[in-house]
Amino acid sequence: MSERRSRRGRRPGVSGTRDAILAAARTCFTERGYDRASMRQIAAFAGVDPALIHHYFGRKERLFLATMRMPDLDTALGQVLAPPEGLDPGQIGEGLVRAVARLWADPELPRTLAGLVRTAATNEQGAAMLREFLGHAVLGRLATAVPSEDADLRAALVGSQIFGLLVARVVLKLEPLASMPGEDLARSVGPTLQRYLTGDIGTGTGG
Amino acid sequence: MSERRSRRGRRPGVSGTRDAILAAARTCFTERGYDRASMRQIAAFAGVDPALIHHYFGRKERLFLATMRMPDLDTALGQVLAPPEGLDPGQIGEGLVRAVARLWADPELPRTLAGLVRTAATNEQGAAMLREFLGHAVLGRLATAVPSEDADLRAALVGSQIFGLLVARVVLKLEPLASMPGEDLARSVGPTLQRYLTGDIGTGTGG
DNA sequence: CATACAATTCATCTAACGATGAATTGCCTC
DNA sequence: GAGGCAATTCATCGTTAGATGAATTGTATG
Repeated sequence: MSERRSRRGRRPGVSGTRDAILAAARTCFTERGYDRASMRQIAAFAGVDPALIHHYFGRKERLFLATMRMPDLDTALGQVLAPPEGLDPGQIGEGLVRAVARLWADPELPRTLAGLVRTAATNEQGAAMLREFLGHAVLGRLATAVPSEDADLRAALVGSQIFGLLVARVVLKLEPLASMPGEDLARSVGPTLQRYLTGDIGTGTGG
Repeated sequence: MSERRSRRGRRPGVSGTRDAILAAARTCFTERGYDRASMRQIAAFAGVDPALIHHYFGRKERLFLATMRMPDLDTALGQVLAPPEGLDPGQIGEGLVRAVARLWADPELPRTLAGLVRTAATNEQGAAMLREFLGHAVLGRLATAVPSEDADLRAALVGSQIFGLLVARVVLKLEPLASMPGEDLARSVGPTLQRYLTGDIGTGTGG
């Protein structure tokens, strides 16, 4: 019986530790937000010593950045939002509706975004990240797709409506929104988005 | 020179401590959310010993409840939303627009609500509170004001739009929404609310 | 084989948090 | 003025967090 008292030191074979940490961190950050997700918890979730996280990523903030920089979110939203460029502006609203429906269809993305919301709500840096993310990855595409003088405002209005639905559904679980099929929801909200994009929003443009 | 080494014991005069704690707690909870607002910080803010909070309110959770039960929020929103009963349904949208404009005009209310949002995002109990608050105090009034088969859904849609704007403006500070005058915003959003309340939202009712 | 480096664990530090109980002081009533 | 209660502070407990440095073990390189 070889007593293996001290299991210290490097393990044989390849070490997927880094990726395990990233995966665990994304799960924890997503589910609990930046503050409530602890390094120790993440380490436990990854089956790893807490010190290893510092070894790989340094401070918690760096881990968070590394986690959220993972391309998944951007590419996922990129697919969902499709390439709006070159589309007939009059049909973008409908395209957005379908995009939103797809957004709700995938249970993973809303949870990830909800985690971002949780983080953004408490963490100023998280708020900055979400702001930048929405600004560039989402609203920027819309603004260029529907060029106008107040494109920024239009995109922001669209974002606020989708965002409000997201929070109401995923974070607050406010009925009847929470358990409503995505397509129905998209049908209700579609005209709103279309108007925000190409309609009269009281600024003298559009209509 | 009487050395007053020990400043222990009751202070002379009346003690506005309880109210001071409540005020400080509201500020802290509002600005930082339930988790990040610490008892010690609240006590320091109120110029008071941390143990006094426990003396008056017990656990942190009780303090939070006491803070958020303060009637300000309910009455403020009651005034803002005016009594929608007896109004011509066709004009409720406009009334809501004005209400929303007033909502943004007062800098206090959005900050309070933002605090609730911060709490609701991380704290399950906070989410429940906000859910209930929105459900009863806000959406309930709307639903009864515009009776229809899908009144709940209509009210929830209205809520999601206003809510999205609130978060975008106050929490995320997303431009150009954040620095937009309330009236302009209300003008942009008014038709959306009107349609949600009395228009065709794809459920077979309204139009 | 020796050396360097990466991976891993252990033990520990410091700071902050919520909470509690005892001690002290003022106010009010009898 | 004696008791009782409310208000206040102090000291402290137990927990948890993030962070660090040393020690140990594997892998690669010369």
